[in-house]
Amino acid sequence: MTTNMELLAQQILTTEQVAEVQSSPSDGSVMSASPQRIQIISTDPSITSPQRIQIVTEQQTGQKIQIVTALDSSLAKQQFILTAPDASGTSKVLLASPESTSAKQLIFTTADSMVPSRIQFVTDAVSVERLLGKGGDMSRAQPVEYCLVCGDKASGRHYGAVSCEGCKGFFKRSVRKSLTYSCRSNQDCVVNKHHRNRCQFCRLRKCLEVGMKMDSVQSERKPIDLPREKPANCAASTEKIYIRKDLRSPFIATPTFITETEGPRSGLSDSGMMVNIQQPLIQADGTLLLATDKMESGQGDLGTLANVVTSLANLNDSLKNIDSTDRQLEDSPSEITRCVNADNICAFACK
DNA sequence: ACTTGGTTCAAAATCATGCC
DNA sequence: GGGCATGATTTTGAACCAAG
Repeated sequence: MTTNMELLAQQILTTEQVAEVQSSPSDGSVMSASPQRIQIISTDPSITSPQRIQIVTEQQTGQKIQIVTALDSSLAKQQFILTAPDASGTSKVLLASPESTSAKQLIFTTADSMVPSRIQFVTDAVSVERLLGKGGDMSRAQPVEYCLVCGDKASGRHYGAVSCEGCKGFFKRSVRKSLTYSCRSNQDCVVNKHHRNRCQFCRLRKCLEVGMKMDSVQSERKPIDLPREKPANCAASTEKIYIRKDLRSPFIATPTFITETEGPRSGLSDSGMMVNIQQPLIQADGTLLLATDKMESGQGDLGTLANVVTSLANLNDSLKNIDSTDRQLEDSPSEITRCVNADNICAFACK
């Protein structure tokens, strides 16, 4: 095992990029077309050549996450500086191996944060059982599914994607009411359990990215069993539902109901300023990567993988943006744990 | 029995208004 | 105009129901 490193953490922001993981080089390295890279440089001046931590996926199943480190086990603790390519967002990453366990720990801190967050990579079945709070053998452990949108505990598959009750209800309301959202940031907001309500635009976009289908949302049921007029903004069986983006107002996406024969009913429809973002159209800047119909059931795990890896990559920014309330939340014993492969267990526990 | 649609409603969050 | 309190409105999500 060599001592030293270049740690490349790459944000996988879209399912399109996840698909590229499967076609990555044979060594399993994650190489997306337009990666956002975070480089970790050792603060130890004696370390000159870079070490490497790679996040790779199993080529055949796409379900294994392998963390390849090149750490010198003789060192009790190593510290690295996590920065973006422009040297912004400096944070610290401590790599530690607790004596009492075989688990490896990565402790993330920011310069202005006194409260470190921790990601624990568990490599043995006993630790996984402890984290999962379950006794007995692993074969009896029930797989726990997590919302592909926010990572909260899922209640099942809703509208085509594994999701929690919150995202299920949010997606339903958004479609039912044809709600229009805007993003106050750059349409790249973190969507997780704690931040999912901060940006409805990005949450809805994530819902679509992970495969939620708008046409799976049925019309509102009538309270009594009598025929009633079809609501103007409800999707009938013969209609298709599109989200349209107003390019004049780039932070607004408008779900629009369109019949086979008529044009969109949106007031913006005649302006020629909108782009159908449900079609497999990808903007050059990558901000409109929505392909709801391309998500099949087999890609669900990849979506989860994207969620996990994105969360890892976004952690740096998240830590910077955490306010005092959030820090309390992050400090709570919440955890995100997922067994991705029975033979190659990699569980994440964030607290 | 299970899955995945639906609805309901209390709680939380946000917005609007008025007052100092 | 700024800060604060209060009430109104909207949104959220857990719980539960229903159809297949």
